[in-house]
Formats: sequence, C-alpha cells, structure tokens
Amino acid sequence: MKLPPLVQGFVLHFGEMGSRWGLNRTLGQMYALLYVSPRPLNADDITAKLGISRSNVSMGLRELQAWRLVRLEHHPGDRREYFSAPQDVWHIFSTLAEERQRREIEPTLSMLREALLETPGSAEEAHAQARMREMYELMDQLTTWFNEMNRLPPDTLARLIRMGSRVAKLLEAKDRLRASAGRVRRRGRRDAEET
Amino acid sequence: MKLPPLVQGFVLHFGEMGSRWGLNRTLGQMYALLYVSPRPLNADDITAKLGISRSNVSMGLRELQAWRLVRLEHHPGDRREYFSAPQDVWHIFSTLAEERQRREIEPTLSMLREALLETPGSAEEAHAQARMREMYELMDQLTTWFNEMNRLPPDTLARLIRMGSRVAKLLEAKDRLRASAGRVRRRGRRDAEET
DNA sequence: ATGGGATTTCAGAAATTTCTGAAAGTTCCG
DNA sequence: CGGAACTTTCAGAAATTTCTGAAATCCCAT
Repeated sequence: MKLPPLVQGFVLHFGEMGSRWGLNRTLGQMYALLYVSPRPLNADDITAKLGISRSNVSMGLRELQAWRLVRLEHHPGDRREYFSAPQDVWHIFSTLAEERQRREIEPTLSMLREALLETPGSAEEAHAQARMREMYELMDQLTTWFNEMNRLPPDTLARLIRMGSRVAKLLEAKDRLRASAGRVRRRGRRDAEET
Repeated sequence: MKLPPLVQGFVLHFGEMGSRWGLNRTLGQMYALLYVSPRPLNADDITAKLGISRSNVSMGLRELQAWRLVRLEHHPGDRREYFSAPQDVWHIFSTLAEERQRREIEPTLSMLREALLETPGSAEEAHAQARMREMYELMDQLTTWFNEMNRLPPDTLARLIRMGSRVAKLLEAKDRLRASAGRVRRRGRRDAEET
C-alpha cells in the first residue's frame, strides 16, 4: 500500500469498519480511497495504491456500484474506466441509508407480512404472531417516516436536523395555537394541519 | 430445531438477517426465539429449541447482554438463569440504534478527529483532510441529532414520527409567524425559538 | 469442605467469506 | 479479420468467523 500517511490511516480505518457496515475490508478501503481522491481513479490505480489483486478490484467496483456509492465515467481518448465517489456527503449518507434499508429492513418486512397472514395453530403461535405484529408495525412506521424525510428538500431536512429536539417546541406551539383557537371558537389562521 | 412453524420461520429469518445486522446467525436466532417466547428461557431451553451446542448458547447470551438486547432474571427455587427480551419494541429499536452508533460510528468519529489534527504534508493530503472534515461534520451533526431525539419523551417522539414530512409545514408556519412579526414590528407571542 | 448443578472457557474443527491467478471475454482500432 | 488494451469470471487458496466438546470454574446446599 503506497499512500500518504493521512490517507493511509483513513483507508485502513475504513477497511476495518467496512465489515461492521455490511461491506467488507476491501470494499471499505476502495471506497475510502475514492472518497478522498482529488481525481477519479481507474482499476489499476486502485490495484497499485491498495496492493490487492486486480480481480479483487474488479469485483469490488461492481459491488460499490451496486451500492450506488461510486460513479463510473470515461475520459476522452482513454479506454479505461474511471471511478469516483460523489462529493456531496449528505447525498452519500442518504444513499447509504436507503441501500441499507433495502437490504436490512425490507426482507424482514416481507417476511413479517407473510407470517401475519398465517393462522396460528396454538396459543404459543398466537402469542408469537402478536409479537411479530408489534414489530412489523413499528418497522413499517419507521421506514415510512424515513422515506418521507428523505424526500424532503435537502435544505429543509438540514434545517430540521439542525433544530434537533427543539422541533418538539414547535409541536407545543401548535398545540397552544389549536387550544386557543378552540376557546375563541371561530375560524382563524390555520398554519398547520392536524396529524 | 423443534419449534412451531410460525416461530421457526421467524427464527430462521432472523438467523439469516443476523449477519447483515452486526450480529451473526446464532445471535439472530437466539434473539428471535426470546423475542417471541411467552416466557423467559434458560440456556438449556435455547440449546434444545435451536439445536446448537450448549457452549455456543452461553457465548451468545453473553453477547446479547453486551448488546443490551436481553435481560437476565432468576426464578426463586431455581438456580438456572433465565433470559427474556424486553417487550417494548420502541425501546428495543432505540437500544439497538444506540448500540450500533457506539460500534459503527463513534470509532470513526474519533479516527477523524485525530486525522483533522494532523498537518497535511502535500496538496493531496490537504484535499483528503478537507474531505474528512466534511464527513466528520455531517456525522457529528447526525449523531448529535440522533442523541437528542432519543432523549425526547417517547410519546413526543412518536408524535413527530407520525407527522412524518408534515413537520416541514410547522417550519413554514413558524417562518410566516416570524415574518409577520417583523413587519408589524412589535412584541408578539413567541411560540418558538430561533434555531 | 465437598458434591453436584449450572455456567464459562478455549483450542481446534467446521463453515463461511474473501482473495487471487489464470483464463476467457469484450471492445476498439488498423 | 488480428491483436492490443482492458475488464470479468471463476475455481480453488487463504483468511476469517463461527461452532463444538471437553475441561475448568463457579457457587450454592448440605
């Protein structure tokens, strides 16, 4: 591995962490390398910089593309394929989250949906099914929420994040507004809809 | 494995998924079993129901406790240890998320903090460091946000989730309120603080 | 303090995942 | 076409992770 120390540390760390995120060492290293690279790299660049086999790089690049974490581009007058990581960190995190949802959550939601259609054959199964229903409902709600938030304009979302728990204050404000509107009992400004 | 079909399907699925979440097959199966079980189980129960070795169960239980996913209890007049999964699904998801943050995010935040203190020795390193700073800032913001939300009273949080993207409407309402307050230029009701 | 039920440890076996080199495939140019 | 420049495939090697059985340890009741 032939890299400046700062970059090497970053790459190695991502290699280690790669396995904790559903990736693996090589994938983590490759992604880290592309992320900090000032220009797109081709497969041989990556092979050289990481000191791993060419075929491993080829497979890794396929997988990173499946994760939608890297983009492929061509340079005029050069037959090789160049890869780069999108620059926008928000965007990166959002695709990462989407992709993980697709791989980690959706299969379970389907499985649970099917299980909930079965007829329990015993008290034990009935209990199990009730527990599955609870889990299904929360997962479903959370993914719906996540998808909605992810569809919001990025700056709105950024603002909500920046507010943190102070959004709760908005809720209280809304409640006060509704309460007083109820007391006065006439048509007023309607700034927000009910949930 | 000797289980009612509905339960067996659930357990096997969690076994498969276990590896995608930072667990592993056995851990996933054990957790699934405890989750749907109507009563706490001891290690031998689990050994029998899942058909795996006693020692594997012992190690798995330790790990599930480290994840704070199961609780240990004792029954009077019985020396064995009984394990159960907390009933509240919200609570489960929240500890799961906390635990993942601790294992998947925090190490990277530390690594990045250290890297940002280094002095880049070349233009390439300077660029890499700038990219790391971007990543650090977003991760830091997201974890702060997550921690704050997780500290909110559960019903407030539940309400926010149920609102989904409609929270954005509250933001707009707030903006309108501030705008008109500014026009009128006198002290009015202050329902929400500025971000 | 001893016996025995219960749990833990751990070295090596088994299973799974990742990586490689060699061969095959693709594409473009002359 | 023929071949050079790249990329992909894939069977087996290497590395890693998970699982087991046997032995050790713990700890309570007598």
